[in-house]
Amino acid sequence: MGIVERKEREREDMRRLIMDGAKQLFLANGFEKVSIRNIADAIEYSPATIYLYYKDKNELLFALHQQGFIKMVQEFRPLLVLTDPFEKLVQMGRAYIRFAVENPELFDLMFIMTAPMDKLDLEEWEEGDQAFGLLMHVVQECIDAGIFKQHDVRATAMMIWSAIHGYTALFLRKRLGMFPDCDRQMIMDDAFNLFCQTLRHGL
Amino acid sequence: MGIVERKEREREDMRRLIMDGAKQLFLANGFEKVSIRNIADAIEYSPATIYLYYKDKNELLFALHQQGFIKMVQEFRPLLVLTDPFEKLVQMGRAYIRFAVENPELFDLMFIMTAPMDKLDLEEWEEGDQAFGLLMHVVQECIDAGIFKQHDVRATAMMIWSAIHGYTALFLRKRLGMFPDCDRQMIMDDAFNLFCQTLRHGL
DNA sequence: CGAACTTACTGAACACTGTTTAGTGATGCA
DNA sequence: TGCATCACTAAACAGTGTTCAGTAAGTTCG
Repeated sequence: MGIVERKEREREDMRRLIMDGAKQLFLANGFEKVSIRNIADAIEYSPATIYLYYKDKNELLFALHQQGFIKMVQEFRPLLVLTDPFEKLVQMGRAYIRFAVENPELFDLMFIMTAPMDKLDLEEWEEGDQAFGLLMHVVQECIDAGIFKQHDVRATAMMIWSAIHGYTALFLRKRLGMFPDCDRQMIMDDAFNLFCQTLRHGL
Repeated sequence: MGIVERKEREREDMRRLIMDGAKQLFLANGFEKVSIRNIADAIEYSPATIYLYYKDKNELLFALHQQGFIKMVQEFRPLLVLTDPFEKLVQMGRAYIRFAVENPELFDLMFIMTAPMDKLDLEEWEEGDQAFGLLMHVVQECIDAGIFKQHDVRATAMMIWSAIHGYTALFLRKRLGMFPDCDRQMIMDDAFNLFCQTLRHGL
């Protein structure tokens, strides 16, 4: 009797329905401005129903957080065919920044907001591991190719990630107000290129 | 008759009383967990009174935001006596990170949270300018001393700030879960040192 | 001095928020 | 058919930022 299977399918459908509704609202209006009641309205259920499928709002955020990593890694994957490892690294940096600019809310959730991180805390973090592993792999290729000196791969990858992340985080959180609007984009690009250049030849 | 002066003084006192109460609660419990009612309780006034002195909660946050910059610049100032400009730069980086670790809530407010930035938006941002100006000054010294090549000072300073900021932002927002607890501190230090080294000699 | 005006302050309300619980009506199984 | 299980919800709880009418002092002036 396929009843339990059907129920399970229906449950999965319902989770998806909630998730999709939540995603739409979150990405359109920002996470702060979307309430459980908003989501409930959008999918035409009562707010309490959402709690039968997700423990709380943070669990909803965390599910989206996971999806974000899958999406980002997908955008990285095409770059892996590039042969020059340094070029690969530079393009990954650009892809990271592009992802942040094109999906600001998702990026926020993935790398800035604290809420979703309360959901994994000390456990394993597969998605984060995978994305960082990708970066480490490329860095290792750069070392193997003699482009980078033989420093610790993790520390090197960490340093590069930090630099690119800082750049995007400051931009997204509107901390570049000291630059005139017209110059901002140029300074940002210059800073990124300068960083890439510095990796090869120092400042 | 000094009545209007006294009133003005009393108003200033009241603003300080609110600010001090708010600061204590904010820095102790985090910004999200402190309500206007909490602050009102702490200073033994009604919540509505706070609105007679500050337009809204964000204005309170912004005032603290400003104080944070003053405090940070004060911690930078002693470093300016150092003679080696590169050493000065490295120590400023360390000071930035130290400030973030020792004042996580304040740092958050200054560089990560969006709330206080809604309060200045397009206007001039004196405090930010001053802090960034300090960095630019040291970078210029490095260029003048022939330590750095003659790139655009703003872009160079921006690149360096980004790198250091990324490092601290990822740490504060708990995005380093992929590293085992025991290694984390070491990787962070290695990454920082590696960045400093890279500035001089490339990676 | 006493009346009138001004000011500082507050209780109570408004419109929200996330979350829990008791209860309802449909579905599945004996 | 009757009982149990299930999905679902209305209503409530405790909290949030914020506003507003009303009160009780302080100040000014005739």
